[in-house]
Amino acid sequence: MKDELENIKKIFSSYIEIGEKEWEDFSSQFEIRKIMKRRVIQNEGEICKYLYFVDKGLIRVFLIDENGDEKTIHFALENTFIAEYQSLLHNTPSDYTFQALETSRVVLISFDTLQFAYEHLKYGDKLGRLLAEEYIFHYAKKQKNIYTKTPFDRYLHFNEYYPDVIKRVPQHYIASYLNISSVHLSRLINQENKTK
Amino acid sequence: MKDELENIKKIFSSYIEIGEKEWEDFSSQFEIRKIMKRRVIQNEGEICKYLYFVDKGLIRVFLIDENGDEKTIHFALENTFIAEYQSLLHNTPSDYTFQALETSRVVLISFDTLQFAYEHLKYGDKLGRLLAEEYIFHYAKKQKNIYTKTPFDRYLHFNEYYPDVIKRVPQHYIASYLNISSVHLSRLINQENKTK
DNA sequence: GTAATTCCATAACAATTGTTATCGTTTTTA
DNA sequence: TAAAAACGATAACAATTGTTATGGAATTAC
Repeated sequence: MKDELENIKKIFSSYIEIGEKEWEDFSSQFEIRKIMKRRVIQNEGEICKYLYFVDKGLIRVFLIDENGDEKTIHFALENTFIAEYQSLLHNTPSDYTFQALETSRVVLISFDTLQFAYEHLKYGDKLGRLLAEEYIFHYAKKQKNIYTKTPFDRYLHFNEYYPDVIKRVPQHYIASYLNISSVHLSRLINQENKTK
Repeated sequence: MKDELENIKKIFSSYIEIGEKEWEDFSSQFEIRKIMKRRVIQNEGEICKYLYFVDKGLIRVFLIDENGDEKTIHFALENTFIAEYQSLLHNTPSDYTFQALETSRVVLISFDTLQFAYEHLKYGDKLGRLLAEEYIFHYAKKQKNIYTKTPFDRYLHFNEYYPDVIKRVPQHYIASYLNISSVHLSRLINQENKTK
């Protein structure tokens, strides 16, 4: 097996039991791609053809708002998956753009390969279910933060849970993720420092 | 089969093939409950023990923010499911409260029954996967609206897609759902009428 | 290595949104 | 049926957040 598939195998194996032969049949269909910094691997308006696994690097997910501005909705770190489910599963144009913020290595799992897994792996559907459930947990947390926290508290929370991202990503992307302007985030951070 | 289970059977059958015997074994574990208007069926802080199917009526889902105020995050109409996945699947305290806004009939599917379905129905895991995927689609749409639309546009969108809810629910719950104050929503609606 | 670009802090001002309070109406409770 | 509570519109004011512009520092491109 390719070294580059070590991480993803580990993660899948934590979800389901997967035999060596099964893994061979499944993973031989994966594609590995290197994405240079700032490059886009999935464009808004196109159909999302893959489930992406970020093996190395950092991918930003954003969409375009009413004014044509980019809104960052997610930072995908190493060892996490990204996809636009709606687009991938229903073959409709994607709202999201995926952009590498660092030179990254990504494992691509096509729609057909996913279907193959669901149908032919012993626990394929279970894997699909667990992946989807993880996604739900993530969305639920985000939603809770948006409804219950002030922007600055969202920032503190983000800082606590993703200290890595704060270090590796320009601040205005964080502001966008928090759904506030970059000026406002700067203001909040520096006002707070003064009162200490 | 009980008449009350017609709707839920139809929905499950649209997701997966399910035999008569399977359905018997599965659905005999369901519980049907009538919830009077304003009653709570699931409380914040408690563990969410069921996947709920709203057969009739209307259930409001809300959580409590930093100031102790209720924030409505969802209105569950007839023929839809609600659950707190995190709480249900990981046996942790729920953030959400489920409250009937109208006298409702709800089908309760316990964690154990769900596990039974995953393990013993021929397409159980597929059913679980498809249910989870529907959830994801819903969250994704909501997230997109929050990031890309102004409050008033969110209101118009909500009005268009859930005209029923607007008619059946007090306005301040809608405001809360849109994540704005009730005064502000009233203002937006009536300002807009003036300029026409 | 230098020029160009990006990034962030800051300021001034504008727009949006929240808060509190009041009042008439509707709905619920007893 | 009468009293109480909930609801929505509105006003006045306060707080939050956005916008535009500027300058210096850091990063990137050539």
